[in-house]
Amino acid sequence: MSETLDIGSLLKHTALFQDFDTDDMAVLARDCRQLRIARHDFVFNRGDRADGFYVVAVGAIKLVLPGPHGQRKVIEFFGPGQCFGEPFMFINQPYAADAQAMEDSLLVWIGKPAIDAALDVHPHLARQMLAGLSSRLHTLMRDIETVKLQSANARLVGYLLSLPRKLDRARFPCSKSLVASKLGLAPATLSRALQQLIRDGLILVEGRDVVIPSTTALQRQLQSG
Amino acid sequence: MSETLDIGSLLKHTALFQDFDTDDMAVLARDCRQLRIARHDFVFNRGDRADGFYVVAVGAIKLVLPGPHGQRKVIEFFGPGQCFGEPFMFINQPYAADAQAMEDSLLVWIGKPAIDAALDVHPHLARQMLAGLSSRLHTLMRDIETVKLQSANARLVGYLLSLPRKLDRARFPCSKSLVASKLGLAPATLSRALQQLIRDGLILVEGRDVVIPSTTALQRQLQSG
DNA sequence: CGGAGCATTGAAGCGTTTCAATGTAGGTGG
DNA sequence: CCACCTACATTGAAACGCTTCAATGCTCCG
Repeated sequence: MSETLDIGSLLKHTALFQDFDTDDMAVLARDCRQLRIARHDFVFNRGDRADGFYVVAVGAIKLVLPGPHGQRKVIEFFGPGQCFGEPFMFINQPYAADAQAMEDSLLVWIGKPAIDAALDVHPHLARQMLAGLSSRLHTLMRDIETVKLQSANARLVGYLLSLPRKLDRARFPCSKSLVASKLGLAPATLSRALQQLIRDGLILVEGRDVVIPSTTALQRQLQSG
Repeated sequence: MSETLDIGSLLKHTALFQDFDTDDMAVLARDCRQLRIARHDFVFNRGDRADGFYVVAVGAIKLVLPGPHGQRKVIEFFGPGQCFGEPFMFINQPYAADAQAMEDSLLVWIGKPAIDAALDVHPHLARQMLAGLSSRLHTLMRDIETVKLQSANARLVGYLLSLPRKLDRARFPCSKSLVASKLGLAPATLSRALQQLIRDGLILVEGRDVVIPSTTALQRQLQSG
């Protein structure tokens, strides 16, 4: 009882289930599980059956694609309120990537039957999920553009500009190696690209923080570089 | 009247609207338009308002992302029965790519209000669209893997193996330059990769046709190359 | 203080792109 | 029916950008 209530309160704060009332939530919660995942542990591995999906309550998850020669490429990061794994569930195929916790995390697992039932009753949920998938499709399209059409420096600049900013200060959400992987770069290349921008007086780097004195100056780099 | 009937019969053959009855279809058709697009003409351009989406009745459409220096990268091809443009519609953002006809094509345009209404009534439609988007998300993830983690030869081999085959014969769906763009390669590189496979005795190329004597021999290339 | 993990830097190597020249095929008009 | 033209494909040589490897530096935490 306290378990299901708990799951309900976790999910109520996500965009997906905002319009669910207590009854809806109780039904849904029957087919949910809470999961605690320690930093560096895997939520699922490529090849596992995708008979449900996950919502992040607290923590941070990365989706990683293993390449043929042991390289790994980060595809997406997920934070609180976001869900992941549904694309595999919806097409009834095993996961094609690994999901790994970047921090100690608390997740809610939702079974496919529960979502199927909820979709029948809540057209709004369907629209939310359609919008969510669309948005990620959109992002991935931009990522392909980034990876193939832009130089390392341009990729970095684009990424820096996309980062949430407080005043003139942005912050990497994780280690630079992981950022590099997300951008499809070798860590060494990211490091060199950062140095380049520093030399050009466009940014300052202090650990995980990045100071951007002039956004417009950075944006100019995108056209010219 | 003949117009709406016509649209109905075009849509009935797509996976998306298979379970629509005549009444449903009549309602939907009110907010649809037929479009004829000549080869090389654009269906929409990056930046256009996405207040609907498209279903291919006959023909072939490519989705192309323009890069900063005039390069262009093909993201997806769409053939009869497939739909495109919905991801932009669902997130209420302008198109981020160009859609261009590779052949003379016949399309059906469906307005957002019509789909919104249909989603309320047909949970099954929602599931179909969720599955469609999921599948494309999946494909794009593989494309990113391909583009970043695999060599030109491996990319080509993977693509050849994914092509529909009659006996030992496959066929490029379009010019080699476009295939190259889809694979994220320069046309010259694709040409060299093909020659390489021919030299290794793994394929024969006759114009747009590719003969694959041994699928398994090709697959072995994937692991080793 | 010491160690582990991540970041930086340099030098070398590799794969892909670019450019330009040549080759080939399909379609048109003389 | 042949000659031509345009678009696409091939091939070579050179250059570029990123990766790799390895050594060094830094920083946080036990």
